Amino acid sequence: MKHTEFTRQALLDHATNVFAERGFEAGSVREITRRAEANQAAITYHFGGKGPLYQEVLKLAVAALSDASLLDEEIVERVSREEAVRLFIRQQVTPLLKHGQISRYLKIFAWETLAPTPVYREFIASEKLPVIDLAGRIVRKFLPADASRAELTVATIWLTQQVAPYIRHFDTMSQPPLNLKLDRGFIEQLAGDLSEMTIAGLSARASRNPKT
Amino acid sequence: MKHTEFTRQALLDHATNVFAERGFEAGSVREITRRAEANQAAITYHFGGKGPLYQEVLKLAVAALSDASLLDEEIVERVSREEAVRLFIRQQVTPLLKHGQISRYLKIFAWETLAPTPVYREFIASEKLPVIDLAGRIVRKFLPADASRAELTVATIWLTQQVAPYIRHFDTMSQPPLNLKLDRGFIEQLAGDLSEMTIAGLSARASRNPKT
DNA sequence: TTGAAATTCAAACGGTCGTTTCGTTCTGGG
DNA sequence: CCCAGAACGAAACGACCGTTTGAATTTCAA
Repeated sequence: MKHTEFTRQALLDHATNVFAERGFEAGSVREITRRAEANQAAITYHFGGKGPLYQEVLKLAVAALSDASLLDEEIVERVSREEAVRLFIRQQVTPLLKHGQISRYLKIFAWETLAPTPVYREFIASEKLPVIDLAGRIVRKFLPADASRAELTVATIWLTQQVAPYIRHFDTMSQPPLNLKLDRGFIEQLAGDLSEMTIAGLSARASRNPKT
Repeated sequence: MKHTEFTRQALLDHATNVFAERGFEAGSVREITRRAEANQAAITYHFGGKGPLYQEVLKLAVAALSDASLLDEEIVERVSREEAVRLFIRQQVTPLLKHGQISRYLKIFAWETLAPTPVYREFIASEKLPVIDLAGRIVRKFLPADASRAELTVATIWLTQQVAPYIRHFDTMSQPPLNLKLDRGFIEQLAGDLSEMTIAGLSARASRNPKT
């Protein structure tokens, strides 16, 4: 009962890496089992197939992101709207510090926004992602009460997508021609700059509401 | 000299669709030739292979995006910085109007930001994308003169990635549970809201520069 | 009309994919 | 110790991939 759990964990771990790097379709079972030093049939044996394995990875992903959450519905209602945005941004930026831990999950979700797999569609159909709901609550504290549903949607998507580009470009920023040092100082500055710009952007929607 | 050019164009057209929908790796030549009602060997014959075909699509992509450009280096230096942002945002939003024309190219670039293909790496190595350069120029008009390179990079990426999420989510926004009508009015509002939030965000970086 | 080049076509090749098969090895309760 | 069941491993299966082959067909100048 010991070594079997070890291989299962190794498969899950390396599957997370492979799916984050190449996506679900391009991530091959052979690559995962090779990195995990397991047999090709191991995935089918332990999980029932490539799809169920991916589903398990997604499950762990939302669980890990929920655990790392700095804010929930209650906190959002308690703190100022500016502080809510800062927490929301920081919650997504901090995974960059533990590079290779949670950022892998965010990369997987980035793949899913571009080409949702049937596994993912079925997954979000069952458990709704709390991050969308949280973003919606924060946005509502900025926009006027008579804001249309389209306005709320635009602003909510805007808030949720503030950090994602830096997740995607994180590896390329350390390479030429940028050559940035992605240390803790940079992460802190990124969180600060992003929070400032995001708060300013949302505040601009709060003050005026120009009908075009 | 007539029908051969027709098949060549059909291959290019449907290849653009397939690559936009599924990316380079997952997009298969069989799917492309099937939609173009051509033989499987047609791609190798007319373009020399899947890679060269993709390279040709990328070439047309940057050409089309450059032609649709509302601003260049000269205009950026002439108009106000706020107007520059509005033009920059509108330039990327308007492709959503011609749904299926230029937005396909933007989707292809979205794939490339997530998993750059060797073809793409080699491509941007030869011709530098003007959009990055333009964004950098605009950002510099907002940030203080002593801004660090990291600050400039963060702000530049921020500006370039304002519209992309809506390109990616464009199809899903019209479906449940959002059910938004993505007509010209929505596009106009999107451009207006985005411009307002982006200007406010960048202006916030201009006024103060809090060292963390 | 003729014939060489250009283009299309069906078929096959070698490769990788996810999965299955089945024999072997390991494990732990009786 | 024994042996049923769990776990692993090598090999193969069918499907799809991009590409190649070589013949059939079309094109078009001579």
